[in-house]
This record gives sequence, C-alpha cells and structure tokens, in this order.
Amino acid sequence: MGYIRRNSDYAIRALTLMASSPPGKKFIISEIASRQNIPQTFLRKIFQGLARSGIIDSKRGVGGGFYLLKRPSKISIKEILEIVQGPVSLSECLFDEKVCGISPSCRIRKRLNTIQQKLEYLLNRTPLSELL
Amino acid sequence: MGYIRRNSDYAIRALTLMASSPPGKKFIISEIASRQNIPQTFLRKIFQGLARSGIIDSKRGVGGGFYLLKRPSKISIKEILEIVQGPVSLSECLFDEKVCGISPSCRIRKRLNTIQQKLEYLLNRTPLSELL
DNA sequence: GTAAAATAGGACAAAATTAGACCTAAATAG
DNA sequence: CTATTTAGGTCTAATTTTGTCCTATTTTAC
Repeated sequence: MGYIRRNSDYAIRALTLMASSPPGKKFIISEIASRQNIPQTFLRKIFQGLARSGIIDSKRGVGGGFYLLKRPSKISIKEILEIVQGPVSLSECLFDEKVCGISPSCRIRKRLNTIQQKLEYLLNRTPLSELL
Repeated sequence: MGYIRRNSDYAIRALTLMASSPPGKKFIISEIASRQNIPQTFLRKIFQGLARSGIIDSKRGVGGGFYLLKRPSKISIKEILEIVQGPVSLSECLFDEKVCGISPSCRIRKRLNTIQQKLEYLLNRTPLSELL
C-alpha cells in the first residue's frame, strides 16, 4: 500500500505546485485541487495542518488563499510527512516503548532502528526544490 | 503509525523465535503465540501465507507444526514484508502506474523511487539471522 | 477404524485508520 | 450591511487492518 499515504502525497504535490511559482504567490484551494486532481475538501483539511505547522500561511476572504512561508529548499519531504501523517517510523515498536516489554535489549528493535535512521536521512535531505 | 504493520511484525518475531532453534524443529502455533504474545488465530492466518510462499512448511496431525524451510541467513526482512503485507513501496504511485497520469516524467516519482530503492536494499540485506 | 491432535481455509466481525463531505466563521468588496 | 469569497472545524463514510469462528483435512496413536 505504501508508506506515503494519500494525504501526504496530496500535500507534496500541492506544495510542489506552489513552489514552482514566485514566493508569496497566493493559491486558493479550489485551483490547486482542480489542477492536481485532489478532492477539494480533503486538501483543505490537509492545508489546515500545514498552516498550523508554519510551512504555509493563509488569508481569508476575497483575494485570500494559501502561500508558502518557507523557502522550497528548506522544506524536506520528511517534514511534510511528519506534519501530515505523523512521525516517520518503520515500526510501531520503535516509536512506542510499551508495545513490547523487551524494548532496550531487543535485537529486532535495534536493527530496525538503524534502517529507520537511514530512511529518515534520505527523506530529510530531499527538499521540495528538488521536485520541481 | 509505522510502515511495518502488526501482521509482519508478528511474522518477524515468530520466525525469529523459530530461527533460534536447530533447523527442522517443529513449532505449533499455540506455543509461538503464547511465547510471543500474539493472538493465536491471527498468527495461524499469517503462517498460512508464509507456508504458501515457501519460507516455512507445515505438517498436520499429531506431532505436526510449522518448521523453517529456508536458512535464517537466507530470509530477509524484505522477503517477509513482501509476503505478509505486499510489495515494499514508499508511495502508491510508484507501484500503480495509473494513479497519476504524468508517471514517467514525474520528478516526484523519480525522487521517491531512488529513496525506495535504497530502502529496499537496506531491508534486503538484513536477514533473520541478524535478529537473534 | 476410531479418536485425538494438529493445521488449512474461508466466511465473518470488530476496531482502527484514512479519506472525504458538510456546515460554520471570517474577511472583503460593493 | 449584504453578498461573496475563502478558510476553519466537526462530523461521517469508506477502507483497511486485525482478529475470530467454524468446518474440513491430514496424521498419528491406540
């Protein structure tokens, strides 16, 4: 099914579209949604989260819309994923200590953890600006 | 939430347990389930898939059970994941061509693809034998 | 050959997560 | 001050994941 859920997929695509215009340019949901084939109301909700996190900002009313606050080179895929679908994690047990009792000494945990760290590194060093 | 779902988490833990005994040793579901705190009936279903794939084999009747067919050093986490929860994939669009129309030229797709390949590599070179 | 021990397999149910729709509030233009 | 445009927030529907249950089949022991 894929680790990147539809919500973060939409987010990445929408932000990439925004990043390909001059900084500060405002976009209304309906425009992004129709250009990227994303359900409007869903994208709206995703953008609310992105706005709370400070990647974008919003302005209501006529002439309003959303606009990027951060430079595309400073926004990583990892950051987007974390905002939209939560912390990057290969396995639940890496995130939640109490899932299994043997946590600290667990060999499986240790191994998965090193893989996860490499994955995080890869996602972290891929900024939006690389996706244009 | 994590990419590794509960079913493959269970599979990895169960197989790891089996791998720490001499090859050919038979295990009954109820024993593995209770030792690893896994719901019996769920583990049974997971093991059916693993058996179909050839990682383990089963014997019915008295004295029956499941036993490893492949050597633990030859079973990678990637293989287990693929059997239990399907192909490793970072994003749906990498797997399913028809998710978005711009597939081949899509910059996002290309980038995610290289990350996915590295992830696959990492999972592939981590065999069960490393988890004991 | 019958009973007991074990898995196989499929249909079904519950819970959790994801995706999406709908209604409300704010800002602006006239 | 009203209509329009736009985002905010709550709620619902769909899907996926996780799990149960029941019946059938195979194997062994007596």
